[in-house]
Amino acid sequence: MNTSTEFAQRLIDWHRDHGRHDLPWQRTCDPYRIWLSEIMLQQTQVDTVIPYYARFLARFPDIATLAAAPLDDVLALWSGLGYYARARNLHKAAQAVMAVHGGHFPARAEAIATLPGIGRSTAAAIAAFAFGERAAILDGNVKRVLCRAFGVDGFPGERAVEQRLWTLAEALLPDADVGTYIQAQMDLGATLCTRGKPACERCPMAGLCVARREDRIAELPAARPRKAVPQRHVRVAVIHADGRVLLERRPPAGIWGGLLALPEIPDSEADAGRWLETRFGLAPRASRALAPLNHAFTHFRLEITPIRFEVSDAGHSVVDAEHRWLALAELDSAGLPTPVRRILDDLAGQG
DNA sequence: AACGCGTGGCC
DNA sequence: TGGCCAAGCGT
Repeated sequence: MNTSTEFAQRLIDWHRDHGRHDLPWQRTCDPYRIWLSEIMLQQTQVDTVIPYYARFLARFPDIATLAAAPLDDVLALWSGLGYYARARNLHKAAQAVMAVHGGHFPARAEAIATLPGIGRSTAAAIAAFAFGERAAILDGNVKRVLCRAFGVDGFPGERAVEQRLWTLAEALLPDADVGTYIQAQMDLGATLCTRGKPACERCPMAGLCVARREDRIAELPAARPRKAVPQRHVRVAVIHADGRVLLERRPPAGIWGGLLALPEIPDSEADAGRWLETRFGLAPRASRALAPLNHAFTHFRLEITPIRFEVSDAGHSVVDAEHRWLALAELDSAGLPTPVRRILDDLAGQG
């Protein structure tokens, strides 16, 4: 038995007794349910996804329902999950499945990967789980397992390293039971071969693991080279009238793309009250700065200073597709970025 | 080909 | 606390 055959067989044997078999997106061959889980799980941990997954499926039980829904409804159910381009692409892809594929999810990985938001690894996972295709995946779990088991140096996000890992992943693919095999890879990475304190004593790969043999478990996979994260500041307007707050749609690209959020007050505007008057034609009865809050993104840090304005005549001005007066009572159903939700939750709590 | 894109959990 | 990362993709 050669190394690659043994690698796959050990993994599959281990998975039978020690893998995860009861996650909400398992025990189904419905490509829609598998697809949705794969998208939600991108860069996101299982425990975080589970409640979002249940709510999303309850509202959008199939592709046709999702495709027919307004994007705002989709974003509302994604609110808090982050990486909102995933939700926009999911919606767009559902419409493509209806329009281009007659409502049938494509079966081949190559065709699946043409849908927006689905790359090579996600397409392979869907094809393997839903249709039994023999296709390799390369997610964070698999990268970590392969880097350690085969002693692959270098940051896996780097082009050359990733290419090498793809070649390795393809070569290791068994002839049968591919769905079980790729689930086993992810389970091993998620439960034993974790980033910190991996449970090597229980690992079925310990005997052939290069990192273990060479005592380099802590060094592999190589960490991302980090730059200093910039600190940014922004003032946002909390324009309040009759229990409603004025929200503005974010541009489609960039942070929180397409979501409703509090209007930003440009740095160039020294006088926030004057800005409100010229921008929206609203004259505040009162205004005051609220407590600033800090929000940490992966790539920058943001200090948000909310300025609260009290105005009247909420229903008579600033009504277009890019703006909406949101009742504080319906916060739960709106697609808002997390910090905006926090600010408005506080406001609603105080009355 | 490196970078932008969210959020919550962990230590 | 702050730094790091988690079932990646699009550009």
